[in-house]
Amino acid sequence: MKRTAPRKPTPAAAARERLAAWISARGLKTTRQRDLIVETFFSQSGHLSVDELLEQVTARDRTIGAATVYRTMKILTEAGLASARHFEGGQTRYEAAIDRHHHDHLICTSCGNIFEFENERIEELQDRVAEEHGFTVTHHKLELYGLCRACRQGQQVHRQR
Amino acid sequence: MKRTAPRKPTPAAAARERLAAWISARGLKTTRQRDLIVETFFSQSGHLSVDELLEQVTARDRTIGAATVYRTMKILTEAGLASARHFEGGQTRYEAAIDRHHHDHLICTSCGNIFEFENERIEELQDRVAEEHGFTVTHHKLELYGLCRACRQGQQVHRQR
DNA sequence: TCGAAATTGAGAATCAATCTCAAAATGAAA
DNA sequence: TTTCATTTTGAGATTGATTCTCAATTTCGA
Repeated sequence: MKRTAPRKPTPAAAARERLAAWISARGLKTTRQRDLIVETFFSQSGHLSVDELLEQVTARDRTIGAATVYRTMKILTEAGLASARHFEGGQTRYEAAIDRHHHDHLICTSCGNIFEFENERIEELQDRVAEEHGFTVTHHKLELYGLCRACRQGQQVHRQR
Repeated sequence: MKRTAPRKPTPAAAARERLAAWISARGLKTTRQRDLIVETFFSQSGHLSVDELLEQVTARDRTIGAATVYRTMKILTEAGLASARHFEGGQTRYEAAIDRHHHDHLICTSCGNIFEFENERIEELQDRVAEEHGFTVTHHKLELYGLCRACRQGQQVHRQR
């Protein structure tokens, strides 16, 4: 009989597990809609808005309401499993936050694509600046806006939402 | 008879002048309310929300409506005389932009005070990062959130709005 | 199985910002 | 200075994202 080798859990599975622990630790309850939203969210990469997520979720279960998606993403954020980003343009976007390094963003103002980068040197300089001002930094936001390679080369790239 | 020595125009005066030029260049009109809003805005430093500005403006002329303040700040921004900043927490804040260097911000999450800093080295590193990704940066946002010296020392600082 | 407590969906409420529109103000030409 | 097309204004309606409210439903430990 074929055996499945033990393997690293998928991010979605890991998230489900950590969420379950977080939820039971504070007397909350597991629900069908919560599970579906969480699974949908972690089954993809990128920076999703609630709208986009809601669309995917209702495709699988059309009774789920927007408020529930908002509530669930808030819980995921509080549990440290997702992080909320407020880019220019209004809506909050969420990204998975499991086993991820801190990183910052490059946002293309033409196609809307979001790229990530890490730069240790910049972080150090930020800390130094803060220190010089007697500041204790809890978090920061570094976003570079402009044109990505494709858009700069004049390609008509499909505009992301 | 005492004579006033020629002096550098105040920021407010310079702004009024540049705005007048910008306005007439596109067939717009000068109005009493616009003048009052502009004068009020440039007569102080800092990062004002429309709400705060409106409050000050209506103290001088209670007939001025919120929409006019929004419209005027938009014009100032388009004319390059003010710049809009979107910090965490919702409302847009405006700062004067006449004869100012680019700078970034330190925001105290306890008292709400906003401090400014410049760091050439960070800017250079940002440009390098963007280049490595084939990005052309048009603008960026760097904000450090945390506790300022006073708040860190446990002083109960008056919470700014 | 029971029942207290949490959760849900729908729609109302909120908040900042923008839009609409009739009335008022501006300013260039006559 | 009068005229009048054009711009601007204030008030309130509207939008868009998000949160709140509440009655009905679901969950889960006893």
